[in-house]
Amino acid sequence: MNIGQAANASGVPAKTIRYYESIGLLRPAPRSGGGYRVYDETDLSVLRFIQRARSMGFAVKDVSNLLKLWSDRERSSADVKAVAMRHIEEIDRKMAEMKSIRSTLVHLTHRCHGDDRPDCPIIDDLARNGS
Amino acid sequence: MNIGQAANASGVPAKTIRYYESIGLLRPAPRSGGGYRVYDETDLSVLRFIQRARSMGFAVKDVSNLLKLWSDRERSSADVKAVAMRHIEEIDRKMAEMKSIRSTLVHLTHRCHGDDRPDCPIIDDLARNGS
DNA sequence: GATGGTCCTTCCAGTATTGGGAAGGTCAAG
DNA sequence: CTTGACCTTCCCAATACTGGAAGGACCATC
Repeated sequence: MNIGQAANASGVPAKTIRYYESIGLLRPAPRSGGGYRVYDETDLSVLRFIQRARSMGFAVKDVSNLLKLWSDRERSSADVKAVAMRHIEEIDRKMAEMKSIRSTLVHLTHRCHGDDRPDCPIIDDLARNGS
Repeated sequence: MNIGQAANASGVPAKTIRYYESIGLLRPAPRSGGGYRVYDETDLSVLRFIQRARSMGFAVKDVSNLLKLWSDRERSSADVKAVAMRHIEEIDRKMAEMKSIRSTLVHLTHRCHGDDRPDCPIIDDLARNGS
């Protein structure tokens, strides 16, 4: 099948498939007589794997690791779990930061009238001198 | 003062100050005889404003808006509040996504032994066929 | 005045992950 | 044979910087 069919069947856009090939996440696809990339069911499985891992927020580098772990029948489940746990920690870190920012913003917006008058605690806070 | 001092006093790296100037977030700084950028207290206030807004996760484009709103004494507090509220919504969107991803990952990692055996629900889920 | 060290300058390139679009080749149908 | 859909490569845009190279400026010291 051509790249367009592979894209439709996997949910990974054709452009992104080419990009993944260019950075070495995917092996170069074999080409047809006319130079078109040709994919089979095995490639589709890989693309779907990648699509799912990316949709879970794994970075492409992590996906690369996960693909290697997937194809390694000898690897321990602990190796895979470690990748997932690191990702969870990363998510927790980001969520904590966002939560803190969010509460600051909510506090400020609650104190801001949001009417025609110019007085605004949000701007005042951003513009404050000192700490 | 030179860019280095401005960087130290504001918390915005010198390189980033130059970058902000290059994209038009900051007005081009006047230059000394030797071609060095020269900053004063007013510039410092602006840099600190930017630093705080960025640390609250506002995109550079939003910061640009906020700077304009800051310098506009006629603007209504509603305009500022709108920027902040949109940002809160964006944070909420991202947090919801992360939360959902997180719960999937936690679920999978709990079911993964994390030992020497290769059997691993995390990989199995990524590699599943169908839905 | 020469030297050294620290600061500054510009420019280029890279990070991560695509999306958009141009210019042109391939293929299947009518 | 033509049309249209699909494919190819290549370059540029976006976000928000960060690093480094090559070279100029400035200040203190020998």
